[in-house]
Amino acid sequence: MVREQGPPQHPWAYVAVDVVVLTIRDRQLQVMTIRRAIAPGQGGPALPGGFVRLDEDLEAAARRELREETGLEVDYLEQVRTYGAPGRDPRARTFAVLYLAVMADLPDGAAGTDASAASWVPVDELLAVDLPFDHHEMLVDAVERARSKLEYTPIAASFCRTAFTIGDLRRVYEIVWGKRLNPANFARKVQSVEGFVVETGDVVSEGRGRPAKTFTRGDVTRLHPPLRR
Amino acid sequence: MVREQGPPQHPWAYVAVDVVVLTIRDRQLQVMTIRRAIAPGQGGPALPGGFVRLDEDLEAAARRELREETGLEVDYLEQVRTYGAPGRDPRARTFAVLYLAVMADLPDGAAGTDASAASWVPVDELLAVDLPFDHHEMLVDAVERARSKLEYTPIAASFCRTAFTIGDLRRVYEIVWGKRLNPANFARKVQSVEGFVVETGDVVSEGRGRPAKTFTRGDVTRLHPPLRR
DNA sequence: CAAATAGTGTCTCTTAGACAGTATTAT
DNA sequence: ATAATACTGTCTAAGAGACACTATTTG
Repeated sequence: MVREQGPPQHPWAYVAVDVVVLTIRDRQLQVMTIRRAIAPGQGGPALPGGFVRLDEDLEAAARRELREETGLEVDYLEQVRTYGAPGRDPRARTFAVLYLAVMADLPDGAAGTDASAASWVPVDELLAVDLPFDHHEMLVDAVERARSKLEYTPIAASFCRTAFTIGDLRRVYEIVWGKRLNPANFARKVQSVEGFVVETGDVVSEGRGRPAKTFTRGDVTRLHPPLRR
Repeated sequence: MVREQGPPQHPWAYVAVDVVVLTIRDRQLQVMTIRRAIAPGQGGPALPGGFVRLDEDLEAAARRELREETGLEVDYLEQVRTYGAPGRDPRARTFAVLYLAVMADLPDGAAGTDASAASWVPVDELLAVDLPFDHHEMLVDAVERARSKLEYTPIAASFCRTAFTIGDLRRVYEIVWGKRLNPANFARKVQSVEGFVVETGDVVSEGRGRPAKTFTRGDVTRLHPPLRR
């Protein structure tokens, strides 16, 4: 019963947070990357992240690192999983708590001081590149989490700006799920889920086609019935 | 960019695993507890758990601690969430990775060497007791995870022995969800989900009533369509 | 005009759930 | 026999998805 002996004689480790920030840009699912200044993976892309401070909660650490490394303030942040394989960081015993963040496609530099080393990359492209630590697995896990959360939470609205059309929302689902959805059935479904979207009363014209009503996100945290993939 | 400076000058911490082991005993959802030998919570119940070794993966640590503290070998083990609020352990900065485990109702002492300080407690009862650290929140989170996993994974079978009846399986759902289910509709539903259960060809008579066919778990990892709560 | 997008109407097929009824056991 | 559990049959209502059609815009 190891724990009963108290901590001082126990092994200690470094604890880091890493963040997969997703958005939709140019009709693609993209992820925020930073350029690594040191080995491993020096000069290459990696997920933003860093060590948790002693006086700081995990989620606060994720937000702080994101702000420091990319200048981003995200709309949605959720813990995904913790990685702790003994050799995952060749330098020292390090655990990494992974967060998934979602944000709307804001104009570059809308926020961001240290944006020089930070850039958006399409998820498929980043998955084809060699990434340090277990960032590849993290990206796969976070994207899969996002995909399944679209089914039963209103997370899709976090990919959109404050006011959005049903078409905007549908494109989120189509791009994240990689699958075409029937516009008519999708619109009916979304509006039948109590509290998912709230009509603003405005309409917007986005290029060609009939102008669309706009909506803001409602107040539910779970969709029932869910939208099936 | 803190991470870029390398670990040595960064804050370190202790990393523990805690495990919520669930089973169904006496028609109740029960959780495995140990008796704490030291403060905080000395003499009271707590979740089994302990510090992760340097050369050990998280899941291996969870299995080892469980074996050492309770003698149990579980059927199903899944990471739930990591807790890292600064003051959560008054002794030192400690992060805890929570695991959910599920097992069948085996006879007491079927396994177990150190079973003296370990005992099953109904979940509702443990939730009403003062628990050390954030074990209360952990228990709530793990039980909620189990509840939702019943919907879309075959985890219910892990509460049953190798061979089980549809009635056994239904009682798992009823007890974990705290809700009566229609036996006829449940049986039809379960057997219509491809790969959830496989008929053995045997029948068993359990007390009164018509003997029931027995089944073993199938090979799917996700149920589609899901069983709705 | 055509093309593109938004939105409505409606039909069909599947499924969830209610519930009645039959089968087989213990007491 | 009665109670309890297993299992089957059947009806109804709701939801998913296909698809035709109307509405309103740009070029």
